[in-house]
Amino acid sequence: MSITETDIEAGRGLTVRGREGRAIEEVARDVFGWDPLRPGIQRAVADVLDGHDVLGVMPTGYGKSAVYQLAGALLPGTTVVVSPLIALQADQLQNLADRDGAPTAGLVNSSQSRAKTEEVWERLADGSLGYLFIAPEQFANDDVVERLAAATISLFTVDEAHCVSSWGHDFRPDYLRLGEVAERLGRPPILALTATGSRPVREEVVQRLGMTDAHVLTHGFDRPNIHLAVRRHEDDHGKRAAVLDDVESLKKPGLLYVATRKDTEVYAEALRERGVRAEAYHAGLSAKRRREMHAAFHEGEYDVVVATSAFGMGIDKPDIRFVVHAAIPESLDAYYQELGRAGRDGEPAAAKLHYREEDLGLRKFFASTAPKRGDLRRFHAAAQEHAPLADVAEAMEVSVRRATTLANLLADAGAAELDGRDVRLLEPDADRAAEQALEAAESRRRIDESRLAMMREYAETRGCRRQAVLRYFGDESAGPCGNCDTCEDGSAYRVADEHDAADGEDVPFPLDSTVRHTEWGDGRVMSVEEDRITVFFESEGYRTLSLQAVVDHDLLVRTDPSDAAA
DNA sequence: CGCGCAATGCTTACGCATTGCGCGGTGCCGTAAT
Repeated sequence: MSITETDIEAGRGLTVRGREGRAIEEVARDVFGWDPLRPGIQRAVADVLDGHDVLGVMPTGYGKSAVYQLAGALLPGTTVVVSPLIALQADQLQNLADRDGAPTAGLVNSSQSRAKTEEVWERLADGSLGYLFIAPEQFANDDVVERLAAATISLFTVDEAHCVSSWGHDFRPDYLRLGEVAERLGRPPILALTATGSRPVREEVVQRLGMTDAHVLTHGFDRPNIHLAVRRHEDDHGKRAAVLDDVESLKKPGLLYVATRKDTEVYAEALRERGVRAEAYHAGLSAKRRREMHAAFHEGEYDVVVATSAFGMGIDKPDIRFVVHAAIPESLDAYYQELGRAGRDGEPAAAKLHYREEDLGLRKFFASTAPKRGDLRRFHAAAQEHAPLADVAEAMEVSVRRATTLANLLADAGAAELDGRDVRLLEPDADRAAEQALEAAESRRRIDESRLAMMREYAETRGCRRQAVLRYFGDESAGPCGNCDTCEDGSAYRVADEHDAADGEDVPFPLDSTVRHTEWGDGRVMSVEEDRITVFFESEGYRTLSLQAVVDHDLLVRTDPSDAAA
């Protein structure tokens, strides 16, 4: 696995010359009406046309979808687009249907009649289907994979690819199986697209999808028009009052993110009492209601949507003026994605986090889902040596989804492998297999916890918030931004001055270098400050190390492949 | 992990503290009932 990263904003190596470049521009202009294309889009299309795997990390509204749309129009056969939400699939389908001259598109999901789905399969088989939108769960059905494998699949696209990392481990385990699915479909080039992804997330996506020789095109993460602020609270009542005051006074429309469904109702009601047109949104609402709310919000009928994390994907309203959080999210990845929904029009917007230490408890609860040793043993017994996953699930009397999660864990631990929908045990001893899987789960838990710790660090930092975020996403940042609370109260500049003292000195472990820790194993340097570095370890997650301690105790060695080669 | 609620405990009135318990987020899919 090799990864080549290109910064789209730097603008080098993006123009595609010659016939291929002209062909892409022509289709973009004549079929889709895009002229010129945004930087990086043409490069990404050319790369997949040349048979490379591409991960595109570009902000929402940038036009990421253009990559698979153009590639699909230029390639023979069918472009498969894995998309997480049925609502999103419907939007994507509609986008293509609105383009005269674009290849035809279809979708396969449970919301569609069997007859309609059968018609899509026929179009796939006779080669007339340009795009197929599908959710990862569909591939659990062998029939689906076989029909696709029998057709010509020229491109395997994973949209919202960060879901691989954020949902694959427990919530939607089929996300971890996509790499294998691509293999079974004849291994066409893989195109992964997302608006967000810190370095570890990008690497995990590339690794899990089995993208070899991946070209990673990233767009800078900075959103300078969004003001960043955190307010810390001791007690819950004070926090609630402050959240309401904030939301009431901020320029509308806006989003208020809360941690529970109940709180969406509580806050929405309290806001309405203050004359704010607020509505509660969460996954417990009917699909119809959710659709209506999306439309109504888009039309400007609400001042504020009070939502759980269910609200967001597919939202591309340009004039959202604030995103307030009444509780801390699980990671800076999640937080930045949510706050990034503000100010897409480039006009000033506000992102404010109301933080209480106690709120971390709920996040820890959500994160801790270690499997039971007994379940792993029973899985081992049911799988014999080699059995279809569906049979194992039946024998264990658990859902296929649950069995898939256990299988993923055993596979991560090296105790099993998945071959299509079959599981094959590699560790013959049930106790040892369970032990290894539990260690893998424990590693997962440590990583999740470390991501929460980074979120907490953001909330508690006295340095510039934007610098903290950009460091996390691997963007180089200049000094303090001047558009966050810590810059305004001066503390960011004091912290920055302390750090400046270290400038010019040789850094023993530079940004992005790979290292090995005596205890924590392999990792990569995520950020370097004057007296400490933050490393992401493959099995531990984020760890911040004092440089002094590292030097004194010889804790780290560099393991860069470039060093070995030189 | 922390919160809210209900039941219990200590106390010596109908009041307050302690303890125990349940609950908490994201979406596919397929099948059943209307």
